[in-house]
Amino acid sequence: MTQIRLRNTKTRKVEEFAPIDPRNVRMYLCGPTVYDRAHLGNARPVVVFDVLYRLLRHVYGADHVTYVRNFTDVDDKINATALARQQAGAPGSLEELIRERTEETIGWYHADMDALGALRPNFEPRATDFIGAMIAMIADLIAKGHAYAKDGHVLFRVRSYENYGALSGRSVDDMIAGARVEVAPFKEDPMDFVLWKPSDAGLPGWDSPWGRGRPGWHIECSAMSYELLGASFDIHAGGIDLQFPHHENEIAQSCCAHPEGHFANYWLHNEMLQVEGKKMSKSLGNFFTVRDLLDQGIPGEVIRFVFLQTHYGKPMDWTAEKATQAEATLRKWRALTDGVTPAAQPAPGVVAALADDLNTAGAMAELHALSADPAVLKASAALLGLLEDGMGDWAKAPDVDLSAHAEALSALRANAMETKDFAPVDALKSALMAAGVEVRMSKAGVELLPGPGFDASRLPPL
RNA sequence: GGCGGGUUGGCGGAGAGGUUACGCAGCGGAUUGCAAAUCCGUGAAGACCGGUUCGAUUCCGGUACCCGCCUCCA
Repeated sequence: MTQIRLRNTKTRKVEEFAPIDPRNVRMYLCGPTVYDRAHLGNARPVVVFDVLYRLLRHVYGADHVTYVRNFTDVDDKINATALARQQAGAPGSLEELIRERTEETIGWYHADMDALGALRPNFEPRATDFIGAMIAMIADLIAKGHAYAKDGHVLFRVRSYENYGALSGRSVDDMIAGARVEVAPFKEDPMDFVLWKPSDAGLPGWDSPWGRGRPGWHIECSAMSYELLGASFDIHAGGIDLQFPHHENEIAQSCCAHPEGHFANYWLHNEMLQVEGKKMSKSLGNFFTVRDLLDQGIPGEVIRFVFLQTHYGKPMDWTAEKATQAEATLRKWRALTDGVTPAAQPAPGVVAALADDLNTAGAMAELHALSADPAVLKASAALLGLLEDGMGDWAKAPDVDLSAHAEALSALRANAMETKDFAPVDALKSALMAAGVEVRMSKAGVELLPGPGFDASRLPPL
């Protein structure tokens, strides 16, 4: 069996992956807060850990991996959108408008991630479906002395968990010295974070022992991972920006609530995405969503290819140049593997590269060496979610009949061979190329193929 | 201020303490009426300064620069 090795943020070392139960390898990825379209950065962990999911399925069997990715549908930005719609005259209660908004956003998310070739996880729990589990966990934390209620809030007592800061390499005292923590009158300690907060009439809320309110940010992942994967599971993944405080807080909550377990054994974090060398931000004007790129005609498979060219642990720079190159390579591979039945097994070199801490860039280099064997190329690319049937329509040549043009060109060329005047041939060739037609002339004859920029309306008249 | 990541040839981007990464672009050749496509070949690197070593781009230390997190943004 292939030995997978993964860099574990918890130990900062590359470790051999040993699942708790090889018949049920369990992985949790922090999913989106569904307040709007997913931006390009949101897509990176989805694609990266989709490759991990595919690798785990390959090694342990497709039925022996459980992949959970949550939807956080409790959020003040969602509330704000719902409120704005209500004030603009939209019918329905605030709760209904919130549900409407999150349904809409989840639909977009699915469509966009599907376009990137990401497999759907086995479970996609919504926070609002697990409020009861969160309340139970919070009550348990209070009972065990790790949390306290004050003024309608419930806070986690950070000082009660001695390992707090271990994942991110910080000490509580250092963080206080940083003085960026929110000080509030209901906190025992400035580091304590909110498990539950009160909701007024204009906000969604659920009844709880501490009054009507809503959960804080971190508790939903702890509650849902416990419900679906148990007190101990294998892999917990997400963007590096979540390492602190989100994942640190998840660990504190989960380990204090379930001291019998050890939460996630392996923590994987992907580095951030940049755009043309700079952080993607609205103020720099380089902020865009996955849908923006798809609408510009950049295929999801091309986006995926660009992502996987960079190792997940390094910052990944999105550039238009990379997209262009990726598209050219994919076109070449698509042409090579079109209609080919994939081999039964992927190339060992590709599996080995992926098993080495998801070295997707190395795996792609291996793919380049497989152009002589399209069946193996296709089977190997599938581990990366590339060259799969159903995702390649963008690369298919338009179905047009250029035979009349080909005959015309062929006749002109035959004539030119006699007269040695090639000007008419070149004129027609230029016109065809201007319409996006690829012109191939050999001694065997003339071949016309619609190229990437093919435009039938610009074809020269016969 | 605290914590973390990075710096490889024109561009992108890996592995390995000593032997060609790979892709794109470039250059040379085959092929072509000329091209395109394809095939063959080829030059080019390891931020800077020290250390360890027979030998370092690869290990260790330092410097510079870049980036991220510490603000419910993956």
